[in-house]
Amino acid sequence: MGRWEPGAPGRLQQAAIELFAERGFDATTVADIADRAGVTERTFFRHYADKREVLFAGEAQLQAAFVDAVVQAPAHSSAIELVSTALETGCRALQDARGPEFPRIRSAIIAANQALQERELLKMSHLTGVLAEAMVAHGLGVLPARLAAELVVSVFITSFGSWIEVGETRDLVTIQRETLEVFLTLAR
Amino acid sequence: MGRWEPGAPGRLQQAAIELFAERGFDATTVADIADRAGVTERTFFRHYADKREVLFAGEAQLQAAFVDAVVQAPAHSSAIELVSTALETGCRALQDARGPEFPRIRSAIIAANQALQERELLKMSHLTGVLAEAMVAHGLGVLPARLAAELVVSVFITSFGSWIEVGETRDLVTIQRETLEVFLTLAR
DNA sequence: GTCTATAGTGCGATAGAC
DNA sequence: GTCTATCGCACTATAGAC
Repeated sequence: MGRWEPGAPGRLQQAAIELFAERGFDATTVADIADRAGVTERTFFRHYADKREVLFAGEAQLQAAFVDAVVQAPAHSSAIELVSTALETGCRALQDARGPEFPRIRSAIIAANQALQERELLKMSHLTGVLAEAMVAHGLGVLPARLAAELVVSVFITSFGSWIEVGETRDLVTIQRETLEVFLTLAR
Repeated sequence: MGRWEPGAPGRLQQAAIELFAERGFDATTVADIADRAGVTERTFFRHYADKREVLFAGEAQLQAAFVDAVVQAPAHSSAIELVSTALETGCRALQDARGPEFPRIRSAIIAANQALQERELLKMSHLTGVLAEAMVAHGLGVLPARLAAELVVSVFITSFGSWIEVGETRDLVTIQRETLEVFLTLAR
């Protein structure tokens, strides 16, 4: 056995979520998180670029699910087909990773803090960017690709919001399908 | 004459933009800005909640233009009509306030810094929220209102991006119309 | 692993306008 | 007297530099 327990990133994440939920993001210092995880403050910043980032560690996989769906879509898919397949695949990845309970807790933490909302929006903006790139690579023009990517993210955010509402029982994929349907009806 | 010159907020804004453009956001301290404006650091924070906020002081009026367009739209307007009128009015307000040159400089500052992008995204997210509220008040259902508001902001962001590109000569309202048209074509 | 710059907050004092 | 804008100082935590 080494000098330190393995799995520092995971322990830091766990400790951070607990503390943020207990006392809120601002009332939790990085030192608090590091203490509970049994490491030093310096170690926290080695794994996470800043205090907020610890809540967004899983984002990369989710983004990959959205983007891969576009990359692997049949050639000559229409913009709407790309939008639909990206949403299906991304939403399925999210709901399969864990049920709606963890996202609910995490979202409550984020909703209570402006700095965390800002970081979340940046992640969504980044997702929009890479989706647009993938759609361009798939043959769409720059402008249609950008707008299709915006649509994916808009429908995803809206569907996610419905999914974690108290009393909601439908799964995310179902909600997403209905939301996209409402949108397309609207646009006619 | 008083102990101090009036107009501290305006001087702080001017100083901040100059310094951010000269040396970048991170390389500029609040003390630098305050010095150039002839006040103390503490005064900066009385007018702007944080260092980033000084770049977003004019946002409220722009948001008001978007929202007022929805509020004052004819009764029984369709969702798409609300989207269209909000975009027209908001984009006109922005291009009439000043030409594309000031937004170009400001956008370059923001594009160079992640923290500033996050703040900008938060402002857009807030705009989405108030637009959705206004659309609900105008008779749309909660879900269609949310999606229509997302559409307004998506088209606005995309159009704005085209507007400030080098070599672009069309005005923002024209670009916005064409962008919305492309989007609606896409959605069919 | 230690050191430091800087963002941002809290509070009391001050000076003018009304 | 009240109200408002400023200064000045002490303080904490983040985040980056060394």
